[in-house]
Amino acid sequence: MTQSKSPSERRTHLVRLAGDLFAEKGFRATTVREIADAAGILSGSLYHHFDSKESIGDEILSAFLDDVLAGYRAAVLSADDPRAVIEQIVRSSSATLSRHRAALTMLQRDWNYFSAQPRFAYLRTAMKEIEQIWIDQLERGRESGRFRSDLDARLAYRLLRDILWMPTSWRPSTTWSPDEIVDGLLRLLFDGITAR
Amino acid sequence: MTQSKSPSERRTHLVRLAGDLFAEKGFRATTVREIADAAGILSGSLYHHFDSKESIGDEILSAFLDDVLAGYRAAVLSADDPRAVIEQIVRSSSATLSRHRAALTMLQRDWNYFSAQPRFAYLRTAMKEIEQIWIDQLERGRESGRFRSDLDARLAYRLLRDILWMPTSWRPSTTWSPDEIVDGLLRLLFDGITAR
Amino acid sequence: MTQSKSPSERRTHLVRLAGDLFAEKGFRATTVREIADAAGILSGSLYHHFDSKESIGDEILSAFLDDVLAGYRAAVLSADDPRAVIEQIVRSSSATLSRHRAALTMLQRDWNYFSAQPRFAYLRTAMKEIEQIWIDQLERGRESGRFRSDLDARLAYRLLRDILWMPTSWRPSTTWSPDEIVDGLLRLLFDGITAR
Amino acid sequence: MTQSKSPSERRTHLVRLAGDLFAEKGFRATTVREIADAAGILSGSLYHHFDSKESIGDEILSAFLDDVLAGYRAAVLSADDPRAVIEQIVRSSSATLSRHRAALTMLQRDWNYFSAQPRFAYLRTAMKEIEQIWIDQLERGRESGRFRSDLDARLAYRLLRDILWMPTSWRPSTTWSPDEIVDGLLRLLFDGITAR
DNA sequence: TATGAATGAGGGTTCATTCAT
DNA sequence: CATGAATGAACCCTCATTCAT
Repeated sequence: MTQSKSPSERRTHLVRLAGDLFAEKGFRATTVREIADAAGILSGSLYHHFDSKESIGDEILSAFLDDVLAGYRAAVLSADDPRAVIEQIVRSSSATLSRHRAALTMLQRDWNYFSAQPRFAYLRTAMKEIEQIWIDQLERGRESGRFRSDLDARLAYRLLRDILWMPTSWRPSTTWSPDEIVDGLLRLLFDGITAR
Repeated sequence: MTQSKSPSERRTHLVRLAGDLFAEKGFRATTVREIADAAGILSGSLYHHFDSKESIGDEILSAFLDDVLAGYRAAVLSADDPRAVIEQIVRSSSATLSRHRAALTMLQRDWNYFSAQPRFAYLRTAMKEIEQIWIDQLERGRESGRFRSDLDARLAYRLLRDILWMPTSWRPSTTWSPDEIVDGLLRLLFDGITAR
Repeated sequence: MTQSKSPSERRTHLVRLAGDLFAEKGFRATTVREIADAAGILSGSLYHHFDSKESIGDEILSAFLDDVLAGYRAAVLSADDPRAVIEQIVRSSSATLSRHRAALTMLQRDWNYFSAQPRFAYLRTAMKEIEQIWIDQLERGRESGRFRSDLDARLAYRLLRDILWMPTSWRPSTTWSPDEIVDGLLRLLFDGITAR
Repeated sequence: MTQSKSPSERRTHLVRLAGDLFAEKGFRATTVREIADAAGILSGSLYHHFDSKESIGDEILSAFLDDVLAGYRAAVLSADDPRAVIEQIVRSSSATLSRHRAALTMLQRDWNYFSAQPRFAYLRTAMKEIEQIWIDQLERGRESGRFRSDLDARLAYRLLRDILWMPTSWRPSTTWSPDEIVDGLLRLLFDGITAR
C-alpha cells in the first residue's frame, strides 16, 4: 500500500540527496562516493538506480527547467501589462527557485560543462526561451512608455535574470525570508535605490 | 624575441596564460597540463616556476583583491556623497575587473574551494572589507535621505556587488562596450527600470 | 502458454537464451544482466535457477562434450577404414556442432578462462580423448598406406579439428548450407585444392 | 647517443610487454594493471605513454595489418601462377605471423569488440583486401584448371585463412618449427591427406 | 630550465552475486 | 519465482606532483 510510487521513491530520495550536495559544492566537485556516503550505501550501488552521474544531473536540471518554463509561460498569459508579467515572473520564480537550489547552483557553476554536451542540449533551448520572454516584456514595456526609453532590453535581461537567480546560490540564509528577498528585488528592479 | 627576458617576465607570462584558462573554464576545471600545453612546455616543467597550481591561483587572486581594495579605498576618500562614492566604485571596478577576468571567474566558480583553505584566508578578509564599504555607503545614503528609507543595506549590497561582478563571467562579448555596461548598470542601480 | 511448464523447461529455456548470447559475444563478454534481459527478468532472479554464471556455462559445455564424444565413439565403432571413420566423424560433427554453437564459441574464445578452473577439468579430459581418436585414425591410415606417409598426425589433428570446428564461429550465414560446408571440408581435407 | 630512438624505446618496450599479455590472455581479459605490473610501474603511469588501453591495441593491430598486407601485395606481384602466389603468401605469412602473435590472438578473440568501434574501422577494410586477394588467386587457379573445378573460392578462403592464422594461437610450442608447420600446411592445402 | 618517467590518490563505472520481502 | 536494493572487488582513467637527467 505504501509501496513504490512511480519513480520508486528510493530513487527520488537519492536524487534529493545528490541535489543537496550539488547545491553545496557544484556538480563536478561532488563525487559519486560522496553521494553514496550520504545515502549510506556504496558508490557502485548508485548505479542500480542511475546509469551515470550525469543522468542524476539530467533529472535535476530538466525538472528545474520544466518548472521554470511553466512559470514563465503562465506569467505571460496571466496579464497584458509587461510590468505585471515581470512581477509575476519574479514572484513565481521565487517559489520555483527555492525548490530547485541544486539546479541553480549547477547551472551557475558548471554551465560550461553541461552546455558542451549533446545530452544537455535542452539547456540551451530552454535558456533561449527564457531570454525571449524577458526581452519581449522589456521591449513591450519600453515601447508602451511604461519602462525607460533608453532601456537596453538584452542588457537588462542579463542583469535581471542573474539578479533573480542569484540569491539561491547564497548559502541557505535565515537573514531574509524568500518574500523579503523578492520584495527587495522588485523594488530595486523597478525603482532603483534612489529615493523619490 | 619571445625568449629570455628577465626571468620574472616568463613567470608573468605563464600566470597570464594560466589566468586566461582559469577565466574560461574555472580554476579547478583547468589542468596543469592544459596550462603547460598553452605555454608549449611539459606539465612537470611548470614546477620550476611555481610550487603548485594553487600558488598560481594565489598570485592571480591576491593581485586582484589588492587592486579592488585600492579602488574602493580611493573611492571612499574621493567624495563625501554616498551616491558619488558608489558611482566611483562602480566606475573604478569596471576598469579593475576587466584586468582581472580570471580572478573573478575563479572567485565565482570556485569560491568554496578557495575559501576553505587557510592559505586563502585573505579572501574572506578582503571580502569583508568590501562588504563593509558598500554597507557604510548604503546606510549613509539612506540615513541622509539620499536613498530610499526602506533600503536593506545588506541585501542591496549582495545584489549590487553581484551585479557589478557579473558581466565579467559573460563570454567576451562585442555587443556592449565596458562603458555601456557600466552606464546601464548605474541607471538600473539608481533608478530602476521604470520610466519617470 | 509460455508459462508454467515443468520447472525444468523454464531452466532449459534460460540456458538456451544464455547460449545464444554466449555464441554471439563469448562467455565472458556476456553479462548476466544481458541474459536476464533476454529472459525478461531481473538479473538477480537468474540465481533462483542457477547458482552462478559459470554453472550455466557448465551445463552448455558438458552437454556439448557428451554429444561430441558420443559421436566420435560411435564413428570409431562404425567402420574399420580410417578414412571412413574420419568421414563419419566429420559428418556427425556437422550435426552436433550446429546444435552447440554456443559451446564452440565459448571454447574457442574463453578456453583459457575455463581450462584454468578445476570445475572445468573435464574439458581437458574430453579434449584429450578427442585428440587421441583423431591421432589413432590418422596414424592407422598412414600405416596402412591410405594416407600420405609423411603425415604428421599431431599436426594434422590440430589443423583438422580446428578446421572442423571453425565454421561455427562464422556469423550465422545463409551463403552455405551445413551440408555444403561439410562436403567442401571433406574434399579439401582428403584431396587438397589441387586438380588431379 | 644511445638515447631515445623515434617512438621512445620505452614506449616500444611497453607495447611489447602488453602484446605478450594480449597474446596469452586476449585483449579484453588483460587489465592495464597487469601490463603495468609486467613493466614494474603503476597502472596510471601507463597513461604517460598511451592515452588509453585501446591505443596500445591500435598500435599492435595496425602494425600487424600493415605487415600482412605488404606481404600479400608482394606475393601477388612475385608470380603469375596462382599456386606460386598462394605458396608465397603462406611462406610470407609464416614469418609475419610469428612476429605478431599478439595481434592474431586479439583478432581471433576480440574481433567483435574491435570491429564494432569506429576507431578500428581499418580492420574491416584490411580484412576485405586480404579476402579479395585470396579469392582472386583461388578463382584464377580454378579457371586455369590448376585447382579443382568444383572449388568454392569463398568457402576455401575462409578455411585456408583460418588454418593459416591458427597455429599462432597455439601456445608457443617446441614440437614443430615454423618451417615444419608451413610445409605441413602447404601439403595439406594443396594435396589433402590422401596418399596418391 | 626543461624533459621524460613515474607516483599515488582518487574519479566514474561495471558486474557477479546476495538477500529480505 | 521474482523484485529491488545492495555489496565488494575490480576496472579504465585522470591529475597534481616529484625527481633524476
